[in-house]
Order: sequence, then C-alpha cells, then structure tokens
Amino acid sequence: MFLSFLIIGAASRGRQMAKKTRISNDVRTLRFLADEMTQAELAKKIGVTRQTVIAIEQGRYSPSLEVAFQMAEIFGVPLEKVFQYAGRVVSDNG
Amino acid sequence: MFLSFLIIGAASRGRQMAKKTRISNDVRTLRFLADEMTQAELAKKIGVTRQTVIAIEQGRYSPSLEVAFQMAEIFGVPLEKVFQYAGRVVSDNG
DNA sequence: CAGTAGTGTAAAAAATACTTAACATGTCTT
DNA sequence: AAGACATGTTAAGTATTTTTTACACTACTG
Repeated sequence: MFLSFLIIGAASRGRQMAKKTRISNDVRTLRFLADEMTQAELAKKIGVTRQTVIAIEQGRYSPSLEVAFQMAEIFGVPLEKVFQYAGRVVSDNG
Repeated sequence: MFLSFLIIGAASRGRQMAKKTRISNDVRTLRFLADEMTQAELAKKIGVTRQTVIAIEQGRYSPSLEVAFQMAEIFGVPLEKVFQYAGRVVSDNG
C-alpha cells in the first residue's frame, strides 16, 4: 500500500526515520487564534525557518526546548498549552 | 584575550561550540530534593546516559523537549519548575 | 490570465543533542 | 591501603533538529 511504500522508501534510502515522539502540539490552532498568524510570521518571530514550523506542526519531530519556550511566549500561554507530553495522563481535575 | 583564545581554540579543533542557551535549570537542586537521587539514577529513569544529565546540569546544552518533560514528570513538578526560559533577544522588528 | 500569498515537499548539509567508552578525582567505608 | 561510589572530563561516533535551496499546489486578486 501507499503508506508502507513511503516508509520503506525512506528507510531504504537511509533518510530521516520518524521516531515516534510522545509529544503532540497545538501550534496550528494557537497560530490561528493569534490573529491567524502565518507560518512564515511565526517562524520569523521565533527565529527559525518556515520549514521548521511546518515540521513541528506536522509532528515530524518535536522542537528543542528553546523553540518550545519561544512559541509559548509568543502565544502568551504556558508551555504545556502548546506541547503535551503523552507520558502522563492529564485531566482537568487532577 | 583569553576568552577569544578559548573560543577560537575550541572552534579550530572542530569541537562542540557552546551556543549560549537562554535556558537555565534547577535539575541539581530537584535531584537532591528527590531523596538525593544520583545522576546515574536520574539518567536511568529518563532513559539517557549519565553524561547527558551532567551536561544538562552544567548547562552545556539544553535538552530535547522529551527529556525536559520526563525530568518534570520524575520530579513531580511542572516543566517550568525545572527549566526557566530567560527571555529572548528581541529585535526591533521581530 | 498573470501575479501573489500561504502552505507543502524534498534533499543535502550544518548544528545540536545524545551515546559509548575510557579514565580521573574526592569522599566515604572497611 | 583498597574498594566502592558519585561526580566530572574527554574523544569520537550516532541521532535528531534546523537550515538552505528549490520547486509545486491551491486560493485569491488585479
């Protein structure tokens, strides 16, 4: 099928294998809430390239701690509102 | 001067250049508060090597978001209690 | 239609995070 | 003194994140 073709294709060509990260994010949502900031604008504010923003939004990898903190600061929310670590179950009431 | 000698020395030998991270941490303190957990114990719980813990405690580099989240989880505190972002250098049109 | 803005893909290279392995030092205990 | 333990250092390698460059697609606009 198509998916396995892509995965095996990437692996056999010795390229970046997606390691399953336990971190998800709401960058895309927060970006739209922030006056529909574009990827390019966000990238510039953070000081990274547009491709980096794309990759993070798509969950292809999780960013460095620096980039994560900068996103949180730009969106004006705590880091945990941007990135969620799936290693622990979190609920509203504890 | 001495500083530039050290920097150029390291650079010319092709080794790890310390990029000034704006992130500080309280790993060492939290580790002692956590029943004086050793670096080796912490490393094992996180799933990294002892050298990685040492480097992070010494501020030689800031960890990945994954490692940061795992530390916070192990110490039972929010991420911001382990790592502090000192604020970014803002360019006037940033 | 032609041009522009926003998003997406790709590949190679650079930068940074992390590992492996070996050795050094101080402290504490036997 | 010898051994164990916690911390620290170095070097060389692997893995992951980020950059650079280039091209493609859709939607909108003049």
